[in-house]
Amino acid sequence: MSTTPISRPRRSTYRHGDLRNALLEAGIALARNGGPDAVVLREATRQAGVVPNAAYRHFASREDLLLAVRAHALAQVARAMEVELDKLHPSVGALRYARDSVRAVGTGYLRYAHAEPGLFKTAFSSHERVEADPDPAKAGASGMNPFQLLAMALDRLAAAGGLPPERREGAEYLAWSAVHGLSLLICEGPMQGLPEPVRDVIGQRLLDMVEKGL
Amino acid sequence: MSTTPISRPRRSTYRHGDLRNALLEAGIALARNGGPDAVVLREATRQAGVVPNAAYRHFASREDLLLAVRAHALAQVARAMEVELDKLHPSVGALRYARDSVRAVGTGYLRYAHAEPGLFKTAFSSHERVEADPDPAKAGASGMNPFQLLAMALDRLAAAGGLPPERREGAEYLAWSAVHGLSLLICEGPMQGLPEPVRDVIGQRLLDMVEKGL
DNA sequence: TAAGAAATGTGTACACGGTACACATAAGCT
DNA sequence: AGCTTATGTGTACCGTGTACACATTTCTTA
Repeated sequence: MSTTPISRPRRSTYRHGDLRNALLEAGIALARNGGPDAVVLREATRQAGVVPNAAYRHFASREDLLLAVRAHALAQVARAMEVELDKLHPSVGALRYARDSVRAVGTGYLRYAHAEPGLFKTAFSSHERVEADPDPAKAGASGMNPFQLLAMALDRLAAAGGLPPERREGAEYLAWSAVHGLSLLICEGPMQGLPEPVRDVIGQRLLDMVEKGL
Repeated sequence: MSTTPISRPRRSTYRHGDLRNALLEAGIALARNGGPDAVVLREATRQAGVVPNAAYRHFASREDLLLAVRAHALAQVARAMEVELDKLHPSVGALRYARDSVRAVGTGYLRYAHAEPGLFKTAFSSHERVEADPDPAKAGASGMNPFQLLAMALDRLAAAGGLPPERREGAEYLAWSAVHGLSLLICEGPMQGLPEPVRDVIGQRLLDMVEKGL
């Protein structure tokens, strides 16, 4: 398959210079097309032009590299949400703005799942909890990670009277469940092949359901 | 680790007699604790007492074995739904019965995800579409697979007037998304450790949301 | 019923992946 | 200059999926 079966001396210096980063970038590229399982240590080192074991100077294990890729993916999800949130104007009124905020968070999530299915799956393939994780590597420009952005939107909704206080607790999990479930159906389930507009319609219907049912 | 490092002659006959089944059972056991990734061909053959390559007389590949395990898991999901459906009595009135049917389907799904997380993950780890799959190996006692049971419950709801006809189409995907998302949060996500009653409460709240929002 | 065909298990072998361990080389500090 | 530390290399081992040839048993069919 490869035109260069053996191509060790891809650089003159003994040191790589930026290996950790190169491995991370390679890992991200692998995850992008192929999802978490495609993140293969040896392949990342190949792309970086080093010997397999060199990776262990920067990552404790394959799992550790995957975690770094995952953090990057989570940050991108957060950024996708922020893009949608930034489209809104508070001037439409508190309640409307709050509802739109929840929708924006969901729309960003769904859009990212559709645009980057491999990275999306990687972001949520771990059992690690992101809810209260302060790691800025998993956050967007706002400093909040996807879960925190959702919580913020729901707080906004509760404050605006769009969500009775007694139903505020745990509402994250209800909204997250719905949107996450659809995202999976979209990026690896039966809704993979659907054209974008159709998916967007279903996505908005799902958000209608959440808004009405929350 | 193993007390019998090499234990080839676990039987006297050259033929195993029921190898396909033995491999399937082993695969199911592996999936039960460990999920899809734990379904390892060589381990299954070890448990069956045959040489690794013997598996290829019955399964084209590891993937093929996994598919068989998956069919079994899907059938169990269907059966879990049927258990919940069988608890209902149509005498409560058509609309109430229809609503309860949708809830029963969701409850069965959630219960199974909680009771058998490994098999649950295996059931839905494939990209294969189950919607119109007539394979009886994936169905419950009723002959319907999980998706078909959901569709039936939604039909019932629409017939009873609990779901406007214009919102019937695609409703499967909305309900499925919500329940599937929560199932994942329960069986491999942040809600793993929660005690059963708490999870049941959240599950019922989620079904409330679906019922109200559909 | 004997012989050939088909089914099923075995042995050997290879490539790929993760990773441990010892060694080499370079960079930084004293 | 010499020591320490960081980083890349070489060699090696084990586990996994799977191809290919061979052995053994069962089934078919003449």
